[in-house]
Amino acid sequence: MPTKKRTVTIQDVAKKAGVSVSTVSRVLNGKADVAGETQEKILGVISKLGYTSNLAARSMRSRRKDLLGLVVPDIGFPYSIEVMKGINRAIAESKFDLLVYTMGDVHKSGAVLHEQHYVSLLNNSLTDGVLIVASAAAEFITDAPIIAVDPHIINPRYPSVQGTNYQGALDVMNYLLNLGHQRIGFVCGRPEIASAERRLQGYKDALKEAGITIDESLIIPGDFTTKSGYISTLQLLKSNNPPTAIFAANDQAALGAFQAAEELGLRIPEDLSVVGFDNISEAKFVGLTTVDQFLSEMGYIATQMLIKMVNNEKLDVQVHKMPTRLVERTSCRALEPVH
Amino acid sequence: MPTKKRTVTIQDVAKKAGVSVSTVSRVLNGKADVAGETQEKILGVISKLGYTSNLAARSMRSRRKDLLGLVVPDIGFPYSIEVMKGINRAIAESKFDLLVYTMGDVHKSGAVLHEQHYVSLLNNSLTDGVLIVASAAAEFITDAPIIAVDPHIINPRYPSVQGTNYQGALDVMNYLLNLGHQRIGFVCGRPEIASAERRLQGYKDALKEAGITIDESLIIPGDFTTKSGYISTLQLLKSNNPPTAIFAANDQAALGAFQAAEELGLRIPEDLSVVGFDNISEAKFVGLTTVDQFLSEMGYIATQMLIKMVNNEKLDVQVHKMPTRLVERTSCRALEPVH
DNA sequence: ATCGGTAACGATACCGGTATCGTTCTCTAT
DNA sequence: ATAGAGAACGATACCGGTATCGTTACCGAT
Repeated sequence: MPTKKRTVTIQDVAKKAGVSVSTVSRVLNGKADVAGETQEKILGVISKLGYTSNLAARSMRSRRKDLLGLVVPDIGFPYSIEVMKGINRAIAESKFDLLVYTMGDVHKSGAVLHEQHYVSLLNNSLTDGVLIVASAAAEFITDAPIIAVDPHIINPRYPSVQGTNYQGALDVMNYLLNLGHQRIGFVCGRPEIASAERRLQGYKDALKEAGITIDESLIIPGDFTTKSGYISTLQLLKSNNPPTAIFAANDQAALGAFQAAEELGLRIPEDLSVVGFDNISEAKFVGLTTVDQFLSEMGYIATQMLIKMVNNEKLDVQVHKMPTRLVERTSCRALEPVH
Repeated sequence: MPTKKRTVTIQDVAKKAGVSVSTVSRVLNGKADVAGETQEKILGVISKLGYTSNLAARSMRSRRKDLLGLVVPDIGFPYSIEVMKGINRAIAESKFDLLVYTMGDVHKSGAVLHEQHYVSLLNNSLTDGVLIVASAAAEFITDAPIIAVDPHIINPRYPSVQGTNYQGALDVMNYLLNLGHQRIGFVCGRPEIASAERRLQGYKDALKEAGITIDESLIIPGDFTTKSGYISTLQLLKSNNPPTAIFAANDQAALGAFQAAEELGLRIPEDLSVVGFDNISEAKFVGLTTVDQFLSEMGYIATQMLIKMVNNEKLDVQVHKMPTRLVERTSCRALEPVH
C-alpha cells in the first residue's frame, strides 16, 4: 500500500509561509491584526497548497459555525423533499449553510446507542442548531436550538411547526359528504405518527357529526407508502360493499389507490372518488384532490424560527400552526341521489 | 442571560461513573477490554445523562467514520432530487450514513476562500469519502476518495459517473427528424456545464448528418430552469419562421416550453412537438417525451463506487458511462408531408 | 533616556474525543 | 515463592483548528 498523502493542514501553510499557525488562522478568519503583505503571502500559499480548513477541528473550538443541521430519516420521500425545498429556500436567503444527516432508511442496524445517536449528533458539535423532520427522536433534549417539523409527538418540549391535520381531515370529509358520499374508506398512515392519528380522528369525528355510524371495515391500516395505498384500496374495492370514495392519509397512498382502481378497470372520478393529503408535486399532474399543508412553507418557516433561536431572539410562538387548504381537482365527483 | 448549560461530554460520563475517559470510550466503541459490570454501569450513566458523542471530536482522531459526504449546490432542483434518491438507496443498503452539504444556492456570498471551501469541506475531516453532484469544484483534488456525478469537466482527475449526453441528443434529433421535423429549436442549458454542451453538439451534428443547415436563430441560450425554457420558447414561437419542434436541454426547460405553448394557445403535440432531457418524475405526468438518463441509478452506482474506494478496493472503471434511453410519450407528432 | 501605547506576530492551552502505551491486579505454572 | 500472562483500566499524546495571552519592535511623548 502506498504511503497516504496527508491532507494539507494549517500547520503546513504556516511552515511554508514562514509564519505561525496563529497568523494563518487570523488570515482565515479575516482578523485585522495582520500586515497586508503577510496576508497576501499567506493567501498565496493557501491557494498554492490547495488548503481547506477542517470543519471538525474548527467546530470544536469555535462556537459560531454558521451551519444548520437537518435530520431526516429518508431523503427520498416526496414528503421530505417538499419540506427540504422550503428549508433550502430559507438557507439560500441566509448566511447559513446546511448539513443534512440521513440514514437512508428508518430501519437500519447501527452501532451501540444508535437510537439517540442520530439526533443530537450534529448538535453542539457541528452545527449551531438542528431541524428535525417527522421524527420521534430528540426526546432527551439538550438545551441547544432545536426545532421540529411535524413532530411525532403533539407537544414536544421544543418549538415546532405543525399542520392543522385534524381540521384538514374534517374539510376533506365534509367535502365528500357534501358530494353525497356515505361510504368512505380511509387508508391509514403510520399509527405512531401524531399527524396520521389526527387525520384519522378527523375522519371519525366528521362521520359522527354527520350521523353516520363508523364502519371499522372501511378503515384499513397503512404506512404512508404508495404500495400500502395500493394494497389497502384493493382490499376495500373487492369487499362486498365497497366504498364510493377513498380518503388516503397522504398523497402517496392516494397514488396507490389510483393504481388499484386502474387495475380493476375503475375510472376516477366516475367510478371512485379519491382524496389525498399533503399536495406533493405529483398530485397536480394526476388531478388528485388533496389537502395542501404547505410543506415547503413549513420547512421555510421552521428554518427561520431556528435561525432566530440561534441568534438568541425570542420566538413569537412555540408552536407554529400552519393552516391547511383543500385543493379541489378532478378526482372526486358528486353522487347522484338514489331514487 | 442565563448560564448556558454545557453539553454533556465523555468527561462528565467518566466522572459520574467513577472511571476514566478511556474506559468510557472503550464502551462506546464496543471494545472487548471492559468488565461486564463496568460496562453496564457506564451505559446506565450514559443514558441517564443523555450523552451523545461529539461527531467533530471523534472524526478528528479516528480515521473510520462510516459516513459519506455529498455536496450539492441546490437540493431543491428536481435533478438533484433524482440523483439523491439513488444515493439514498445505496446508503440505506450500506453501513454508511450520509451527510449532505448544501449552500441552498449556487450564487451566495461567503467567507474568504468560499470557492474552494465547500468541496473538501467534508473531506478527510468528517467523512470517509465525498460525492460531488454537477459541480465544477474540486479542481484541486486531495487524494481522498472523491467521485463525481455528471461533472462539469468531461475528464476530471477523479472517477465519475456520466450519462451519454451526446448519444442521447442524437437519438432525440433522429426521432424528430424521422417524424418529419426540419425546423427544430434548441433551448440551451448552462454553457459552463459539460453535459449541456454535449447535448448541443448532438443537436448540431444530427442536423449536419441530415444535411440540414444550422439556423443559429433556432438556438436560444438558457440555464436549465423552467423560466428560461418559457422565455426561450416564447422567443422561438413568436419569430417569423417558428420551429415545429423544440428540443430542450432538460425537462425543466421543456416544462417551460409547455407553459409558453399554452399561453399562446398552441396545443402539444398538435401545434408543437416538445422533447426534454432527464426524465424527471414530472415528465411522466405531462406526457413529455424525453431522454431517460437514469439519474437515480447514476447516484446509486456512484455511491457504490465511492464505497469501494473507501474500502480500498479497485474500481472496474474510472468513468462509468450510463447509457441513455429515449422515452416516447405524447408530446410529439409526425408532420404531414407538404403537398 | 525612559516610558507607555500599539501594531504584528508567536507560544500555548484547549475543544472532546480516540490511540497508544503503561500500570495494576489476579491467576496459574514452575 | 516467584515469574509470566492476561484482564481491566488509567494516563497521556494527539487530531487540526481557534482563543487567549505573551512577546517583540517601533513609535512619539515626557
